[in-house]
Amino acid sequence: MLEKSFDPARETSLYEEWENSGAFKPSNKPGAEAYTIVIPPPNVTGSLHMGHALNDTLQDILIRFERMRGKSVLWQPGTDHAGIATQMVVERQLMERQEPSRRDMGREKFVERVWEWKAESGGTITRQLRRLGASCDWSRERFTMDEGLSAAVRKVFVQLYNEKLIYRDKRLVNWDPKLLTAISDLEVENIEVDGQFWHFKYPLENGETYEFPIAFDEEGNPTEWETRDYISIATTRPETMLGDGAVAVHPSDKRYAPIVGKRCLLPLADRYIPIITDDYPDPDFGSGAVKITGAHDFNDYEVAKRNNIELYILMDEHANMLDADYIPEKYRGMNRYDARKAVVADIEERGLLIKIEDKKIMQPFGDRSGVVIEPMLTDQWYVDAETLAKPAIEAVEKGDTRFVPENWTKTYYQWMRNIQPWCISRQLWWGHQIPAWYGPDGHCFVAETELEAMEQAIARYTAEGYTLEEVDKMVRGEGEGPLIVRDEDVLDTWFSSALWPFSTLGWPEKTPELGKHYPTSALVTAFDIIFFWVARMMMMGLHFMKDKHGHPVVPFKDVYIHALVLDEKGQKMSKSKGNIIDPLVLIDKFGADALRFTLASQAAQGRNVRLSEARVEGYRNFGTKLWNAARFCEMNECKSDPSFDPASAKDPLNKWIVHEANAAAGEVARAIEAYRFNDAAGAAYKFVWNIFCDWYVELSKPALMDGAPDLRDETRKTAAWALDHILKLLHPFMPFITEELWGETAARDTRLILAGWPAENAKLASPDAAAEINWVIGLISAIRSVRAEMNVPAGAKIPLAAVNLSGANMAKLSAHEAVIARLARLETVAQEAAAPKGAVQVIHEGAVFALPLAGVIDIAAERARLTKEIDKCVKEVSAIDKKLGNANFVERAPVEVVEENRERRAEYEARREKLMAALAQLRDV
RNA sequence: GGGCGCAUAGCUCAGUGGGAGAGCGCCACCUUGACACGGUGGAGGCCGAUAGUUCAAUCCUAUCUGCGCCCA
Repeated sequence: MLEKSFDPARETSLYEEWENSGAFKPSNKPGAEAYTIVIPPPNVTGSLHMGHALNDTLQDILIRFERMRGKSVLWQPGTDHAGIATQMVVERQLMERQEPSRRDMGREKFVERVWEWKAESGGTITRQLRRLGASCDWSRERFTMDEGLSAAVRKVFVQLYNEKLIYRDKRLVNWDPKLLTAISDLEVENIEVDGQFWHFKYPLENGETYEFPIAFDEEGNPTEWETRDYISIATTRPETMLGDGAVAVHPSDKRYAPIVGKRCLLPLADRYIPIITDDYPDPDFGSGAVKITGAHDFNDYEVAKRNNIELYILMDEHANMLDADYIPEKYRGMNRYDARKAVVADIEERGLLIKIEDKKIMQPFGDRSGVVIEPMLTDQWYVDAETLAKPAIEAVEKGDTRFVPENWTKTYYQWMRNIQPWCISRQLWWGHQIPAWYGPDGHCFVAETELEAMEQAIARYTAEGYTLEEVDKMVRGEGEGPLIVRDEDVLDTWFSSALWPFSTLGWPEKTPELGKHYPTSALVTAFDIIFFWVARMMMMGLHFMKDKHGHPVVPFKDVYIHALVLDEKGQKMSKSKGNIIDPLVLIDKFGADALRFTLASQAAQGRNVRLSEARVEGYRNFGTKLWNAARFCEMNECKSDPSFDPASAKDPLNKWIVHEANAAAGEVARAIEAYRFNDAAGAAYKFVWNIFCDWYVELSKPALMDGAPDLRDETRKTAAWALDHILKLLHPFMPFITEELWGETAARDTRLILAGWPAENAKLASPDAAAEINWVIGLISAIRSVRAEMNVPAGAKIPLAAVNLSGANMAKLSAHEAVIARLARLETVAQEAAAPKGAVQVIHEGAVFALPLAGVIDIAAERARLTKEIDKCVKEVSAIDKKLGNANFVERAPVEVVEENRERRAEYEARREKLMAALAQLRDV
């Protein structure tokens, strides 16, 4: 006997049974189509948050569904090494334990420590994924720093370098002065903060003056001028003025025309800088004149490059002012904020401060460090993203890769068409060290191994005229030092993640898995990493993976973009807001199945998911409902019989549930195929609760308890079959409870996880039986409704009289008399030629039934009920009449629509007449 | 400034060119032999505003209002 409800504590052991049985591995059955998803690798330092819970639930639904459909399924799991995050975690740990710092212990030791940390603590999220029920093939788990994946990284780097798609360049980068590394545009968060706008005077050289308009008439023509011997500039970052190389104005700006080409004094720095024109300054913004600090601002950098303006690097890696001859001594060594105060004070002292405005400004922050990012001119490695983006754009245009919902293609295109060079070097120790070595003359040798780089170097320097002996000396460290020195930097974590769809399958080796599982079937991810990850996987996949004809192959056919999970108020969950809902807390409280079902049922395309605990609780209740339906089957000896053919059922009720189950299976499958997870969950939910539990279980009771042996036997088998069918339909959504019931209700050949999906089958459809049972259900509902409205006590049994029923209806009524009487709480069911006096009448699909409630009946209430219903009919009829009265409608609308309206009108009209008769009859009482 | 999206029941959200839906909440009744994590019945909506297309608009188009996100 089943317990009263499912014990979620069973989830862990069910999961272990699956995993140990090998159910998560691809079946590799001959002829089985491959179905593949690579997991978006979570950060190795991470723990499961609600976004993962949604992401992985949806993937698991697809995976379990396709596995049941017989495909050879691989869900490839793993984690990424998260360069900055992991390095920070370990550094913090060193500090807390008062151990030597990263720099004190040195690179090699530190990296060892990180590996130790990873071995101890890196498995958190994969354990949590197991709690969620994720059926990944853990035997194939990968990590971006694994040897195989690292080999892939080296190979990709070297090839792209040789193809000139990776290069070293001195450009402005986003520099994080706390973490002391470059970061990519995507790792910078621009946040609006309260700031100031300082207006300074830059005096003109040689005391030059010009007339500057200060008042205008209605048409915008100047009416008043003042004589100025300076140019007014405004800045949000005064400390950078020390590095100005020019002042720029728009070429069309007439106000400054007289001084363009002349020079002004850069105060404090005491240099003269040119006044130039460029399209960048906006004449309507501020004074229209912009200081150009090419080495510390991205826009200024472009202007400086266009106009050959000198760049002055002001700060060191900590964003402290440099010890440079173009910086006045007093500022050297100051941090950027102290320098700002000093500059402003000094400008003011010289009488050059015009005003200070309070202003909202956008400021760039490092998403890991939280400090203000400093644009810095440094040497870094770049990927030529523009070139790689072209095929990636085409692949989506051609439809080789499809975004679902389709709208996201726009976001993808917009990003890809405006893509900037991708800065891939990071000044960190944890990550893939760049396979580049430098010779004594600074020449760069890029190779997969140090040995190869050395060979290149030897070849080069011997060719340059060094003797072998000299080169040999250098190699051995005598003479001029080691021949080549490796680049210290590591690669952006996303560089290795970009290879994930093929590196995890064994590339560059030609493994069988690579042949079977690339391209992957679907990628499931949130929109916030379209840029970080999807775009880059597309670029790398297309560049490195070719079919037998040499054509590029996309890494995935479908990209399903799901929403973010918000709290119930629609706020993004964040630590600072304190509104984080921990999925594991919900799993502990309600079970993983309830959380999964909640997420799936809310995962409508294009909508964010607002998670509330009440909803999770509701789906926990749904699980219990299912559990109790199984318990009912068990109590009534409904045993699953593998030889039972549902198409052979004779009884209309059994035919009906087979029909409905079959239709539900079709609906669920179609919805999952279309990534409409909410529809799939909804269809399953409706079938289980509103059809099987609410009606089939109730309607089958007479047959199960007092039915003739044949009928009872068929009903038992059908009920068991329907329950099995339900377990299969629900398994992708609620794997634990369904697997448990599957095992508890019968001896099985296979676990549910590997059971066959019930494909929709035309042989199981029975529209006639469906119509018959739906008629019965409608009648019961109509009687119940009237009873409740007439305040008939719920327990009271009352007689029912069918009034002048047609033969077909009579047949249905007598066939199902037992259930109708049971569920509508009837004492007797009789046939009458006319409604007894004083009876309440129920009109069901044109048939009239009477409940003789003489004595009990509240005439006024009944009159009100009938009147209300009549009103409704009248309204409907007149609305339809309006349509049918419109010649245009009858002429132009499709015939079916016109016909349908005529039928509906007739039905309402007939119903109205019967209700009127019932009302008239009340007067005689 | 550019892009994307949203506005439907008290709340959270589905949905469709032709009869307004779900879950939760609410109200009333019910210890009916699977289940009170339950059952039965019910109330509740000018489908954001305006204009247009159409025989027909909650749905398509445009504008507006309000809100959200991404990018500059």
